[in-house]
Amino acid sequence: MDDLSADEIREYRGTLTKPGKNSPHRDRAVAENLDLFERMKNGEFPDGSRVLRAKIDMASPNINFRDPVMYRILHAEHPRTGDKWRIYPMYDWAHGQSDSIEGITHSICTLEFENNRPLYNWFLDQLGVYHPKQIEFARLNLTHTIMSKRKLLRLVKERHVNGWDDPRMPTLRGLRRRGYTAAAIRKFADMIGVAKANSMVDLGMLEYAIREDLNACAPRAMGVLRPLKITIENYPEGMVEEFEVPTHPQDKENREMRVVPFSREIFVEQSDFMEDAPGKFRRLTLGREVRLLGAYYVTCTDVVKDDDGNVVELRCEYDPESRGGQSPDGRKVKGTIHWVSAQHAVQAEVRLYDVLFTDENPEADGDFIENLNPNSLEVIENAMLEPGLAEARPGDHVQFMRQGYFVVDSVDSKPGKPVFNQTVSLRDSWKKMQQK
RNA sequence: UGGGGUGUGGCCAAGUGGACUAAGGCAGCGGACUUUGAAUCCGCCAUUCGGAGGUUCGAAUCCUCCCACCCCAGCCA
Repeated sequence: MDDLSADEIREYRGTLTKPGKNSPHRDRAVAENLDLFERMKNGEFPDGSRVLRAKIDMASPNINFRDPVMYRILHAEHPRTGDKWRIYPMYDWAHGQSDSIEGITHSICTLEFENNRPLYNWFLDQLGVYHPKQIEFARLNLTHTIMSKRKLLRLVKERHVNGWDDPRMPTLRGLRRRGYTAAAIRKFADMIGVAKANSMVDLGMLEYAIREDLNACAPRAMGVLRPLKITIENYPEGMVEEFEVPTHPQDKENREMRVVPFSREIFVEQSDFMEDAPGKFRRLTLGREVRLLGAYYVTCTDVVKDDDGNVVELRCEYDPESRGGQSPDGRKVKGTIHWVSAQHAVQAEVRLYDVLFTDENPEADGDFIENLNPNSLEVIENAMLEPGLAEARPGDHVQFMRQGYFVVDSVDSKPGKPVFNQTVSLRDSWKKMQQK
């Protein structure tokens, strides 16, 4: 039993390079120790007034051996024992015993506990109980995020994110709400391995794992995130056609089809039109023919702008011969874009995500909060989706073709009114070309 | 500067004396294919294993010295 204050204990402990010195209470009689300990347990003493320490070696080069504290007084309500015990054990003292009681063979933990292993072993040896083996491995670090529970807690408490299950959080709950499947997380774990070297895994690996999994199973659909209206001037007014398109075009086994309506006015992606388009741009520009996925070839004939010069609408003409997306003359059309019939589109909220932190290593210097990416969440209120998507249920995965994988949010979706969270975008080699 | 760890390509990571002129994956770069600029496919991408010596017929693997980085001075875990 030691009556030294916390400050005194610190002083007596010495430093990394200087040995500590014995506490004046180190050689108290056993009977007195027993009595004091019992009374400490029963709550006779205030918090911090004394502690139980293991008598080991105040000069040990391993600071953990300089008479480590085993129990301290805490007048706290324990969830199981209530107020029966007013003392609580320290990690090093309790850890080995709980592992031993549970019959654990290998107690896996992170690198920072390497210094504690000798003490883990020492306590178990003194006790003479079943002795599990502690093995330390490096923790997982991912670029552009943090993994420390304490730091994650701060993100939650300071409301930088919307809770532990915020889709931007690297927590299991966050990942699941983001649309990460268990299989993808396991695949990722297999990919990165386990080792003792401190390392930082590129976020790209995680994204690869989820893309691979979702590519195989996610049904495809068309969704226009930032709509640009097109009027197909030579398409009969009031006419509606229904096209059958494959839901799993990449899957040779699964021939499932779905029906999407087509009409004179459609929405396409704003980014699929460019006024002064370079030759390599395979999408819409004045006079260039593109294929509307699964529907018709269409050529832009006119650009409508508002007073500020913003493009607000496109006029096009379609080739009736190209029904289904191919023409009898066999001419090639390089670009294929997704679309949604304006009168049939369902409006939905879509949330796009970017990395939580702009720096690869947010903890590198300064306060990691400073590195928060202000644009990690973008909410699109009025995305235009193909009508079938209205029936999507929470947890459903879908690929919005040419854009990315999305999952129906399990918290904010309402029946018939799904909210989509972006799981991960598709790879985008066009964007890469542009950046060069 | 006491003690404990780790160093293999941009990133992760096998390999612990001979089949290693170093596996695999991610990223990257070429190209093929394509009704998703996706996916798929094909090719390229460390003569060198933190550095320097040494042992050996033979070293990423053994020895010596050195260097870099991480962890430990909570009555936190």
